[in-house]
Amino acid sequence: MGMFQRDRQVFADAEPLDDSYEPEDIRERDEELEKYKRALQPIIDNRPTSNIFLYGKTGTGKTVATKFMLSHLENDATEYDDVELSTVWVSCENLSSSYQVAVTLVNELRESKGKDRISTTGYSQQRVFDILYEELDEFGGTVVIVLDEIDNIGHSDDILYGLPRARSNGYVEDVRPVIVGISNDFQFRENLSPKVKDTLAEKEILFPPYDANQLRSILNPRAEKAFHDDVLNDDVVPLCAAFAAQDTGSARQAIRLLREAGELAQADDTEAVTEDHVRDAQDELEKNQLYEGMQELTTQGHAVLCALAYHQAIGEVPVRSRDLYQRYVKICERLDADNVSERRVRDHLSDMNMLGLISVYERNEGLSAGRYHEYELNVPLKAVLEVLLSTNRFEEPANIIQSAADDNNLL
DNA sequence: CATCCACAGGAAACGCTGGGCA
DNA sequence: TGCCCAGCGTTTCCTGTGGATG
Repeated sequence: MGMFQRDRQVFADAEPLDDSYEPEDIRERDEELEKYKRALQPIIDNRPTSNIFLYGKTGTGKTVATKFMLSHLENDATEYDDVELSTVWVSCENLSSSYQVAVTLVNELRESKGKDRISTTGYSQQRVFDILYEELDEFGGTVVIVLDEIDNIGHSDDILYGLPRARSNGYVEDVRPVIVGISNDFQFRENLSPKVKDTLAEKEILFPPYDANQLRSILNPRAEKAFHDDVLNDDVVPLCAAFAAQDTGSARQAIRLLREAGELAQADDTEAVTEDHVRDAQDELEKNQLYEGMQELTTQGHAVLCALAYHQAIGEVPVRSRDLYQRYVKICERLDADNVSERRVRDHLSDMNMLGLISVYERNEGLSAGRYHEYELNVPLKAVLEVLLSTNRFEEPANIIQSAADDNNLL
């Protein structure tokens, strides 16, 4: 008997559970797709086309729907000799300004023509916009420009002002740009400057979160392809759907849950994926998210986390920010690191709150002690120590916290 | 019922980096 | 070579907040 034997396989083909998988039909979005189709129709008719904006939280099908519509549009456009169509896709995930979006867009356009990329720094914004118009003008007909996760650019929305007006302002002559903006943030619309709002809000399509029934209907065909027959217990898909619907209404979350449940079952070398696997998967994914969040903090973030962990270990929680800051400064001294201002530490704390790592309580004791926040860890102290111990420079304080926690029986 | 505490968090500005251009 | 550009992490400055208090 060898050391390795092939496990029982629960997966037939895990691809339908991958983030990058593109299903051949899109479920539970008939109304949205119909609206989307009507909005794009003028391109085929060679009529002026409005810009389109899609709103909805992550995992509500905006990106998938757009990929789906564009591939049909490109395909069908070839049927008409007088329809000239190109598409560009820019994911703004790591782009925080109009400037960066413009540079990425230029490089995307240049790449498709085999030209060299331009540098991401050094130019003035106007210079980049001029290059962008130049590149666009070399295309004829309609160019559909997809700006995915456009809410990342925040208030820097110049590009959303410039691009839609490029033609009417005479910056481009031969090309008709159509913007498809995709945003995870409903608020983004409100925060746009007024002059941008009316041109972009021409056609809006809202993608609401999925409910449990819809998620089931999305999961079922994928589950059928991904798993071997009779491997999934009947409750597995509904439970994944229910968990995801309760939490975010995100299809992505539901699919990840299903895959993780499958992987846990696989690791167990069992013949069936059960409800318990789904519950474990839910815990596992949640844990991973927090763990990653902690690991990706900066050194300063770790120092702040370390200070809070110390207070947790000696049982002095929740801590008000003033005391926490003093502790943080001491830790920095001990580590021979620079300390940042109190204001900046408040930002770090607010980031950690966003990640779900800590809890914040607002206190107000009037004129005796005023208004302040109190903080406490929202993850097990053990997990924080694990991360700190594995992070360079933090072994020593982590060990001190560890023994303090041992003394107080807090582990 | 106005007062006032003690901080929260917005805004601006700074210093530095990496790059273009004449 | 020297000046210009945008952006990031941060500091500095300051206004806003809401309930116990007198």
